[in-house]
Amino acid sequence: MRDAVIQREEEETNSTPAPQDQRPAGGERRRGRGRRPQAEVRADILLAAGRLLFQDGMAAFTIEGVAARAGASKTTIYKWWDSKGALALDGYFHAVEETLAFPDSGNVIDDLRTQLRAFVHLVTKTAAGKVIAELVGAAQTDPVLADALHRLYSGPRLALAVEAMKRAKARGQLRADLDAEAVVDQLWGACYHRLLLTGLPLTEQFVDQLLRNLTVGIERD
Amino acid sequence: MRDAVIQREEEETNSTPAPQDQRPAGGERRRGRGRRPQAEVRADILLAAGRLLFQDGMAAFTIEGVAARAGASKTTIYKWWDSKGALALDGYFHAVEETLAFPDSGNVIDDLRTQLRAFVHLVTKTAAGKVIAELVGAAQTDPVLADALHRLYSGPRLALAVEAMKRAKARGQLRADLDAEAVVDQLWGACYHRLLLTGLPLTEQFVDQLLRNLTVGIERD
Amino acid sequence: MRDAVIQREEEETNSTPAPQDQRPAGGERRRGRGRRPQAEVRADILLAAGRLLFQDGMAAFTIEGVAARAGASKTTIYKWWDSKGALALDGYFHAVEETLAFPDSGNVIDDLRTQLRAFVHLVTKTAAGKVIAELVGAAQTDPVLADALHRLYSGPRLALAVEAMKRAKARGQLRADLDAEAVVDQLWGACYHRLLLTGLPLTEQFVDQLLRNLTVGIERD
Amino acid sequence: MRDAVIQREEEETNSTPAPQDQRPAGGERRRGRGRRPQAEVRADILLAAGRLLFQDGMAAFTIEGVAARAGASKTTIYKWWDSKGALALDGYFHAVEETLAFPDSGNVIDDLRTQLRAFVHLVTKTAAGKVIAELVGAAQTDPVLADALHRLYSGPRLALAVEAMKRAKARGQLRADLDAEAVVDQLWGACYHRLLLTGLPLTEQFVDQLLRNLTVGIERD
DNA sequence: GACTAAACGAGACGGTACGTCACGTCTTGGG
DNA sequence: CCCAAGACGTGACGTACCGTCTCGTTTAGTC
Repeated sequence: MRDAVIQREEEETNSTPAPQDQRPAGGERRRGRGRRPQAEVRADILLAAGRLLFQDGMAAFTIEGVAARAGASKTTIYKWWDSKGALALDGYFHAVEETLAFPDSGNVIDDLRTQLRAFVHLVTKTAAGKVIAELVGAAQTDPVLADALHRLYSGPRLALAVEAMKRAKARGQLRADLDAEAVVDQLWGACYHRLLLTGLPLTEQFVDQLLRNLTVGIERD
Repeated sequence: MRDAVIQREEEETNSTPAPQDQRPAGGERRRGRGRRPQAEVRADILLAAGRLLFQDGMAAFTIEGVAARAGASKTTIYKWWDSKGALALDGYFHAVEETLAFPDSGNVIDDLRTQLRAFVHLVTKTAAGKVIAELVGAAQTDPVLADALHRLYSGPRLALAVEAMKRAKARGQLRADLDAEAVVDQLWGACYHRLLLTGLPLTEQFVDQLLRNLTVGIERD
Repeated sequence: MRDAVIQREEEETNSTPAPQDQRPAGGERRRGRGRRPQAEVRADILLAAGRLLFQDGMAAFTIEGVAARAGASKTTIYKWWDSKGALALDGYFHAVEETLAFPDSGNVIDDLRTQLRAFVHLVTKTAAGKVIAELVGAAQTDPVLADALHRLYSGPRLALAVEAMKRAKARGQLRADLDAEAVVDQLWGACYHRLLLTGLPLTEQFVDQLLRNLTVGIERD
Repeated sequence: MRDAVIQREEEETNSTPAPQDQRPAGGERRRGRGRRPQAEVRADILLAAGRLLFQDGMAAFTIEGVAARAGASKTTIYKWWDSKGALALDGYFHAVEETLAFPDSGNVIDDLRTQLRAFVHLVTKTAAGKVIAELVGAAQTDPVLADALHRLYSGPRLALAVEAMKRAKARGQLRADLDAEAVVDQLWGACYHRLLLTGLPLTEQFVDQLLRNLTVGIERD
C-alpha cells in the first residue's frame, strides 16, 4: 500500500483496515458538492495525474488538467500536494508500482548487471523512461520535487546497490578501499547520461560494457 | 566571436564584418522606438538573458523579463530565437565563453583527468553549475533546447574526449575493443549524476576515483 | 430579548424558559466538538457576526469568517440563517439594541425632529452608520436581506412616524389630505440620500431645514 | 461620444477623428490571438457589460462573465477598469445614454416636476431602475464605484437641480435663505428611499405630493 | 445508568470567481 | 524597412468562499 507517498503527513492512522480504492460498487452518479471519502478522491487524482503524465508529458502536466480529469477541485489538490512536481511524482509512483528488490546471488557483478538491465528495460521499453527524464528535469527548478525524488526514488534504489557492494566488500569480492557511491555513479549515472543528455542507445550490451570497464579495466593489458 | 549560436539560420552573411558589441559610443539615452542596429540589439538581449539566467535561475527566466531588461521588444526576440530554452542557452554561452581545448599530453588518463577536473571546477566553483543543471533539466521538455544543447554543448565536448581516447587506442594505450563513448558516460555521466540527481559532493578526489575504478578496476586483486 | 430575529421559523417554542445568553459560568475552555446548547452557540455566532460586521465591514463579512471567530461550524450557521445578509442583519441587531420608542409630546413636528435627530446621531456619531449603509447596499442584490430589512428595520421605524402623523392629522395639526408616507420619504429618505449617495454632511441643522421646508415651505412669501 | 468614462486616463487624444465602433465590415472570423484595435475591444466589453448588467443583475455581474461574453480577456479588462463596479457603471452608461438637459421654463417648480417625473419614469418604466439600485448598493462597499457614481452620475444630475433653484432664488421665486441641497435631498432622496428601501410605489402622483408638501406645506392652514 | 438521537466542531469536497503572470501573435507608430 | 512598445486572446497559476456533505464527539432526553 503505497499511496500518496509525497503528500503532506496526514491522518494515515485511520482505523479502517484497508478498504481503500474501492469505488462504491455500482458506478452511481456523483452526488455533487459535499464531501467524498478522502481515499476515493486521492485515488482519482493520482490516477488522473499518472495518465496525464504518461500521455502528454510533463510539459502538459497541469494542476488544472489533473483536477479536470479527476473530477476533483484544484483546492483539494493544493491541500495535499505542495507543488506540481510532487503531484507528478506521486502520480508516477501510483502508475508504475516498481518493485525494489535487490536479490543477492553471491556475485555482486551479476547482481549489478541484473539491476542495471532492469533499469534499462524500464527506461527504454516502457513509457516510464521519458517520464523519469522529465521528472528529473523538472526537479532542477523545483526543490520540492528534487527532495521528494531523492528521498523516494533515486535514494532508495541507489542505497540498495551501495549496500550490495558493501556486502561484497565484506566477503572479499571487491576492493576494500572502494567507494561504492562512485561506482553507482559510474553505472547508473552512465545510463542517466544517455537518457538525459546524449540520447545514445541504452542497451544490455551497453550495460555489459559498463561492468566490463570496471572489472577488466579500460587500459591495454 | 560566437554570438547567437542557436538562432534560426538567418542572414549570418550580413555585410557588417564584426562591429559587434560596441554601443553607440556615447552612452546616450535610449531614443525610444525606431530601428537599432541588429548587432547592438542582440548583444543587449544576450547580455540580459545571461544575467537573468545566472541571477534568478531558469524558473524565473522569462522572455518578457529578458525583453524588459534588454530594453528590447518581445517581437525582436521571437524573431531570432525559437524557444525560451534556445535563448537561455545562448545567453549562457554569451556569459561563459568556455574554452574547448583538449590538449594531448600523450597520456590519455592524465588528459581525461585534466578535463574532468576543469569540468568539476566549472560546475562546483562557479555559478555555471546550477545553470547547466537547469538547462539540462529544461531540455527534457523542450526539444529545441535539447537539440541545441546536444549540438552545441555536450556533443563537441564529449567528442573531444572520444577522439582523445581513439588516439590513445591507436597508440596502444587503451584496449582496442574499448567503447570510448561508454567510458565518457562513466566519467562525465558520473559527474552529471551527482549534479542532477544525488547531490553528492563533486570533488577532485571523486574524479580520481572514477579514473582509478576504470584503470585499476573495482574487484579485489 | 430579541435574539436571532431573522432566522428561519424554528422551534421557538422550546420548553426552556429563558436561560439564554448565560455562559456556563466558569469561563472554562471550549470543550471541542460535541453538542452545545443552542442558545450559547447562537449567542457566540451573533456576537462574532456583529463584531466582524462593525470592524471589517460588509465586504469582509464572510460566513467562514463568522464561523471561525465564533468557534462554530458553517453547518450550524447555515442551519439557522438563510443568507449572509440575514446573518449580518441579525448580528447588527444583536450588537446595537436600538430602542423603538416614539413618544408623543402633542407636537408632531417636535416629535419628528427628535426622532430624526436620534437617527442622524446614530448614523453619524456611531459605527452603525456605515454598517446600515452597507446593509441597505447588500439588500439590493439579496432578496432575503431586503425582506428582513423592510420587515424588521425600516418598516417598524417608519410605521411609528406614520402613525404619529396620523394622530396629528386626527387632532387637526396636519393637513387632512396629507400623505404621511411621502413625508417620511422626505425626511428619512433625505437623510438616507446623504448617507448612501451624496455624502453631504448629516447634521442637526440639516434636520431642522428639512422640517422647515415642509412647514414654512420653500417658496418666497 | 462618451465612451469608457470611468476607465483610467489614457491616450484619448488619438488623432484618428472618429472611426470608432465600426467593426471590420464583413463579420469575418476573429483572427485569434494578436492585438485588436483598442476601440473595438472596448466597445465589445462595454456592450457585454451592459447586457450582462441589465439581464442578470449586479449579483451575476462578473468580470469573467463580461470577458467571456465580449470575447475579450480578463487581462484587458483589468488593464482599463479598476474594479468590477467601475466596469459595471461604465457598462450602464454605454447602454443607457441618458440626456442631462435641465430646461429652464421660468417656473422652477414646474422644472423640478419635469425632471423628477423623468427620473421616476426611468426608474420604474425601464430596466434601469433595478440596475441603478444595484449600483448604488454596490457602491456602499466599493469606494471606486462610489466615487465614480458621485462624480459621473448623481453629482452632475443634482448639480443641475441645485443651479436651477439658485437661479430661481435670484429671480425671487424661492426663499432667499433656502438650502437648495436639502431640497434636492427631499425630492430625489425621497424617490431613492422608495427605490432602495421601502419599495412603495413611485408614481407621478407621488412626485406631485413631494412638491406640494414643499410648497403648500404639510401643516393645516 | 445505559442507550439513543440530535446537534455540534471540524473540515473535506466540487465549484466559481478572483486577480496575476507569461505566453506567442498581432498592430501601430517612429527613426 | 525594421524596430520599440505594448495590446490582444489564451490559459494556468494559487487563493478565497461558497454551499453541501461526511465524520466522530458530546450532550440531553428516554427507557
